[in-house]
Amino acid sequence: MIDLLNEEINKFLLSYPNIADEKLNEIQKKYSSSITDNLDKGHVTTNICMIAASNLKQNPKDIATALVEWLKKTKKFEKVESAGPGFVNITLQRSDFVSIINNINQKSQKFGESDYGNNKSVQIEFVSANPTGPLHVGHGRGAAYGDAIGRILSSSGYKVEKEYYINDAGRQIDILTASVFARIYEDDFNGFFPKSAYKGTYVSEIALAFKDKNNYKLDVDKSLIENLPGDEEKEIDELILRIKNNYEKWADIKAFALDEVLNGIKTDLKSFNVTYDKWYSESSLGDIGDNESKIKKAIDSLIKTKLAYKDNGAIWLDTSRSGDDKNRVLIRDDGRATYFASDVAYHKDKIDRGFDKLINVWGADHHGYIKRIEASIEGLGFDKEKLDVQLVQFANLFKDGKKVKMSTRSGDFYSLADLINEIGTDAARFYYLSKQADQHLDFDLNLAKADSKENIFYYIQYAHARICSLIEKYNKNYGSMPKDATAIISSSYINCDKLIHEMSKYPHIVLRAAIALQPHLIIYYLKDFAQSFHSFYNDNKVLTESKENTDSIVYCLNAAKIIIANGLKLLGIEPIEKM
RNA sequence: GCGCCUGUAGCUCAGCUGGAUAGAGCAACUGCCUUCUAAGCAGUGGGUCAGGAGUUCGAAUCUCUUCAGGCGCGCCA
Repeated sequence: MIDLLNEEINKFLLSYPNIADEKLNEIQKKYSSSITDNLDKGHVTTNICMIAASNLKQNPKDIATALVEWLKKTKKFEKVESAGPGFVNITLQRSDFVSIINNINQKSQKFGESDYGNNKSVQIEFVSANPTGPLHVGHGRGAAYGDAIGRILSSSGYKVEKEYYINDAGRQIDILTASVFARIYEDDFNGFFPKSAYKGTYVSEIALAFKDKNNYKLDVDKSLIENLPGDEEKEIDELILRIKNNYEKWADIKAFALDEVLNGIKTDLKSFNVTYDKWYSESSLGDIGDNESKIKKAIDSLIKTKLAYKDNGAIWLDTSRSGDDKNRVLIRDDGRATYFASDVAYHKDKIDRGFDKLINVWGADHHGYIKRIEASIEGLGFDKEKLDVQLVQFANLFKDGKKVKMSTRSGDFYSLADLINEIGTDAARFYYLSKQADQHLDFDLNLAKADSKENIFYYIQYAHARICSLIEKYNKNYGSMPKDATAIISSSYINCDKLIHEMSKYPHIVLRAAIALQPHLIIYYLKDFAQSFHSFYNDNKVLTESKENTDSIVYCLNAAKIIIANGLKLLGIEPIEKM
C-alpha cells in the first residue's frame, strides 16, 4: 500500500522542475511514507514535502499543493489532501485498503514474515549461566529475550543459530564440585560444610545421587578437612586443592555434578519454551598448555600482532587502545588462563565459524566487559561491528508487594522452575518481555495472575479467545469459513475499518522489532490492537447481522486472530483459544 | 574519578531513522450485562516531557551542560 504511494511520489519528484540529481537522491533517502496513526488522517501519509522543502529552500505547502494535484491526476487514490505543516494524507481506494485482510488470510501463519535479513546468518548467544546451580528468575529474562529475538529475526529473513556457552572450566565449577564432595561426606566429617560452598538443596540431591550411582561406601581421609584456613574464600580454595591432589574421585564428582546441573538447566529452559541449536563447552577450547588448543592458538595470534605482551610475569592484552580503561590480563603469572582468555578464544571461534553477525545477550552488570572483548576482536583482525552486545537488566520479582531475593551461593532463591510453576511459561515470558531489555523491570507475580484488564497478558489472550469462540459459533451455523469480505469492500459495512487499519501496521512493527532487537514493541502493539478489538466487539453484534455482513466480519476477524496469534508466537507464547 | 543506563500524568510505563493537539494501564469519579465470554466497553479530570542552552520549517526524540537516581570499573567468572 505504501509502495503504491512511493512509486507515484518518485515519478512526481522526477517531473519536478530544477532538482539536481544530488538533491533528488538526498530527498529520496530521507523522506518516509507511513501508515497514519489514525483514520481521520486517511490511510497513508508522507512527509516528502517537508523534506523536499528544506532541501530546495521552498515552502512545504506549495510543494504539497503540487503533489496533491499530481496524485489526484493518477486516479489511483480515493482521496488526497495536504494537512498540517505539509503532510500529504492519502485515502486508499476501498479494494486496496481492504486487500490487507485478504493478504493476512492467505498468508496466515506466514503473515508478517519478510526477507529483510537477506538470509544473513546470525548467531545469538544467551543465558550462558554458570552451570553451578539451577537457573533462577534473574536468568529468565535473558532466556525470554534471546529466544524472542531469535524468533523475530528468523521471521525477518535471517538464518538464526542459538547457542549456550557453558562455563565449565573455572573456579566456580571447582567450588560446585567441592560442595558436592562435602555433602557426600557430611556425616563422616561430623557435619562440616565449607562456609562459601553452594548451599542449595540441589547440591545434597546431587551428592545423594552420586552415592547411589557408585553403590558403595567411599573411603575418605578425614585429614582433608583438618586445619583449613578461617577465611571463607581461602577455606574453599584450600579444600579444592587438597581434594584435587589427594582424592581419586575428584574428576568423577566434577563430571557428575556438571552433568546433573546442566541437565537441570536444559530441562528448565525446555519447559520455558527456549530451544538451542548448540551447547558450546568452554572446556572444548582446550588447555593453555596445549599448543594445538583453540585457546593457545588465539592467544598466540594476539602475541604475533604484538597486541599481547608480557609484563610482570603475566601476558596482557592492550585493550586500552580500543578505548578500555586499562589493559587486561590473558595469562596469569602462574601460567593459568583467565576467563577473558577463554572468551577471546571463544569469540574467535564464533567468527571463524562464519556467522555474518554475532549477538551476545549479557547481563547489564557485564557492560564494562564489552570494550575489552571488542578490543580482542579487533586485535585478531576482525571487524568489531560484527559483534552486537545486547544488555539485559536485572528483573526484580515482587510477590505480595515484597521483593523476592535471589542468590545462588546461599541457596536461598526463587528458581525459574518455581516461577514457571507459579504463573506458567507463557505469562512469565510475556512479562519478562514487556519492557525494553536494557531497563530495570519490576515483575509483579500477583499482577501476572490477576484476572483484570491490568493484566495485559490476559487482556490480549482474551481478545484471541473471543474471536475463536465467534468463529466456532459461525462454523456451527454456516459450516465453513467465508472466502472474502464483500460487504466491507463495497462499504456497506464499515465498522471494521479501524481494525483493518490497525492490522496493516503489523508487518512494520515486526520489522522495527527485528531491526531494534526489541520484542516489547510487539507487546505494545498487541495491547493496542486488542483494545481496538474489544471496543469493536462491544459495539457490534457479529452473528446477528445479515449473512453478507456476518461473512465479511468473520473474514476480517479471522485475520485479526492471525495477527494476535502470529505476534504472540514471535514472543514464544501460545495463543489461548478458550478462557 | 572514569564509563554505561535512566529521569514523560499521583503510580507503572509506551512514544519508530526529529513530525501534525504528548499516549496507555492503574488509582479517582460517571455510565453500560434479558442478546456472540463484563478477564470487557464508553466517558471525565490529571503533563513546565528533570532544569538550562543550542541545532531547524519543526525537539520528549539530536548536541552541549547542570541536577537527581541506578549499575559497572579484580592476575573473579
